[in-house]
Amino acid sequence: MDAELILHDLNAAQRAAVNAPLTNLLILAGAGSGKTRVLVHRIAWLITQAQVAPLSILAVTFTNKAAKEMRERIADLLTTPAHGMWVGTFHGLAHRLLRAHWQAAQLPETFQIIDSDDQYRLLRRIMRGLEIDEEKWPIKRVQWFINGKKDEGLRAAHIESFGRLDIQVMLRIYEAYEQACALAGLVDFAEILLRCHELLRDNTELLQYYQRRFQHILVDEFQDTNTIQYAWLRLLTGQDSKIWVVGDDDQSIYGWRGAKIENIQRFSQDFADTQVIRLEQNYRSTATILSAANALIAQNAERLGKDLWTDSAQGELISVYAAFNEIDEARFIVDTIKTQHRQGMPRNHIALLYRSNAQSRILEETLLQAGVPYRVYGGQRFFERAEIKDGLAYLRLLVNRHDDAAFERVINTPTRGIGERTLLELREHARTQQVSLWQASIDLTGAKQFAARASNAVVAFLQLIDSLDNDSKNLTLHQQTQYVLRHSGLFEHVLKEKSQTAQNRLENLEELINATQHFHHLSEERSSPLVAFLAHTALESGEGDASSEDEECVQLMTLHTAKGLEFPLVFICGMEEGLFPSKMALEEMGRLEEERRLLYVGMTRAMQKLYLCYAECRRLHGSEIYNRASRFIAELPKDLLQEVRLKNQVVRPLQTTHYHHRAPPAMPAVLQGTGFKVGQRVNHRSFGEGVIVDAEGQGEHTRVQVRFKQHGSKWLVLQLAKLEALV
DNA sequence: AACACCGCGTTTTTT
DNA sequence: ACGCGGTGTT
Repeated sequence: MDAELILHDLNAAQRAAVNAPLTNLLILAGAGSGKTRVLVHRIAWLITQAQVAPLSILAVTFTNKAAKEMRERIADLLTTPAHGMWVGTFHGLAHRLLRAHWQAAQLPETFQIIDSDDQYRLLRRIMRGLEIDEEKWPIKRVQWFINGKKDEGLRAAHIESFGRLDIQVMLRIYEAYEQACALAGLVDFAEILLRCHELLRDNTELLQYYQRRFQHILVDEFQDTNTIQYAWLRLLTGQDSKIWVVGDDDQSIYGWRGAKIENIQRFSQDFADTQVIRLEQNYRSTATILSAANALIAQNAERLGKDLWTDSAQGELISVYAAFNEIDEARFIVDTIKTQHRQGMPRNHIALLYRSNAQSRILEETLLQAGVPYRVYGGQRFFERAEIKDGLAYLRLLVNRHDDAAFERVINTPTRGIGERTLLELREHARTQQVSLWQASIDLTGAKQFAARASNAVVAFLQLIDSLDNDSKNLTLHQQTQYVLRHSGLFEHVLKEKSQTAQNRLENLEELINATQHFHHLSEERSSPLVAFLAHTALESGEGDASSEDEECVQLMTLHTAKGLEFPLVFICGMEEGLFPSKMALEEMGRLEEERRLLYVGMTRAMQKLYLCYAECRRLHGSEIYNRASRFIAELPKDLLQEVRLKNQVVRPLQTTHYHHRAPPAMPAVLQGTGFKVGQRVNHRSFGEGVIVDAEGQGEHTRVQVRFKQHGSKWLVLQLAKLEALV
């Protein structure tokens, strides 16, 4: 293949990234600078120009969607699929290694993956067994702790409590959880990465084999790597291997789930002779949108620094709409969409972005009323639905009887007369004897521990699973799934429910059977089709609902979900203090920059036209709150903005000062009759002098946010705070 | 074992 | 406001 074919439509920087010599490379790629394109072209260049064998290439992404897209685009470019190349997510690839080397990884051959819901239930069971107070130690927090530690590469044994009781309790649970998972042959998402890291670290020959094999490691969205992922990459990159990563520190929006932006900064030190290439030409947005985004992100400190520029036209100003409330905001957006659509803008070129999912509701209602088709991204995924997980649990028990998560799920689904008492005894026996629930059932029914009725019910369940297994052993995956589900009693169980969703659940179960028909697992993998299918359901939880995919729909999603996508017309909704930046982020120091990056991501999704909307008053969690416009609006150059009203009339050029100093929109009802108002200077007995900057709630529930000269911002209940008004 | 009621939490999401 | 999970009632 001709090199020109791979390089001809690339700019100089892109070209440099694609045909760079074989060294370690860090590509800092700004939004819309052709990041994925460069990655795909690099791989094609390696194969066709540098004569690199596909077998020695490892390409890593974060999502299955990105992996799939990459595979397809490489095949397109090469006009043939590159066999032998490993392209996948961190989890997918690590899982593959664990399956191939399950013995060395000290896992049972049929180990199963649990999702965070399974993990939660398992933790709940363990904590109850240990009699730990869930009020005091919320399961969610324990889960957060354990996953956080695993992401840092730490097992319970590695963690020092320094005599702190809270950490000691967490560690006790962590240890018990590790044991329970080992016993049941279960592996959670974080464990996949951690276990794989340990596998390679502790097996020198294996490590050397893969280090020699993967001469070229390429990583997408590098700014999102966490500690263990980074350690995994370092381990796998051998003496002679080269690592090529692409990322953008300005688009790092997953710090809250462990992503370490520092990994980009460390990269050049940790990998010798790293070349750095910046991709700064943006091909997506108008000059106006890009300048505004640049101005915004410039307010962040500690950037690696990039200056995005574009050849494209100035384009329209960014429109800012100040709505009275969220209803008005939605109406404005829907009206504008209708106008734009009438003028030829396809609906699927329009995106509505918001900070939190709760905001989608009113937008959906308004779109529905107006008869505008829309699609909401990020609902529950197919394989995470309760009835699907029930069905999968039967299959999991066939593969591994000791899978406690699956056992708990279906021991009484459908109900088969096994009561809470019986279950408690099973759990207790399992815990004290260190056996699975399945083994506990065998032990206790054999020992005649239970009343005859309970014992019979448990034995019947054991026999059901055994016979489902026996009778379906020689069937194909599809036939087997069909057989197991039909005989599990799940269909009858769902049918008995008289809810409106029952029909839907039945269809979902049918769809699960259907899914097995379309599942083809790679023949190079040694595991059975069923084991592979089960792993697939955990690792790729399903692509949302495909039904509305082909229709021309307005796209609704959170700002996080929008990363990596682009749309000609973008609305960013709910640009209010407390909402975006979110209240949570404001209360915690140092989290504002990530919020700013999130808006940067949102703004740079827009190709032609961007709207920023906010509501002066919004109904949230039942009560009305009054928010000021987001500080981020004031951070944008005012000559790039215009304030609009319905029908897109420009009301007046937008003054930045408008956001800094203006009085709140009318007098918020919440403060009426209290003698206080937003902007009021006040004195507090212990905090001293300050200014009321915000208020919410009504009557005796009225709370005000006061920015104190000495003590920072605090929310106070007005009635209790005994504030003294100052002139 | 099904149903009613209470109380809590409610930023962002992938695997 | 609203949904979910957990508990208590029939």
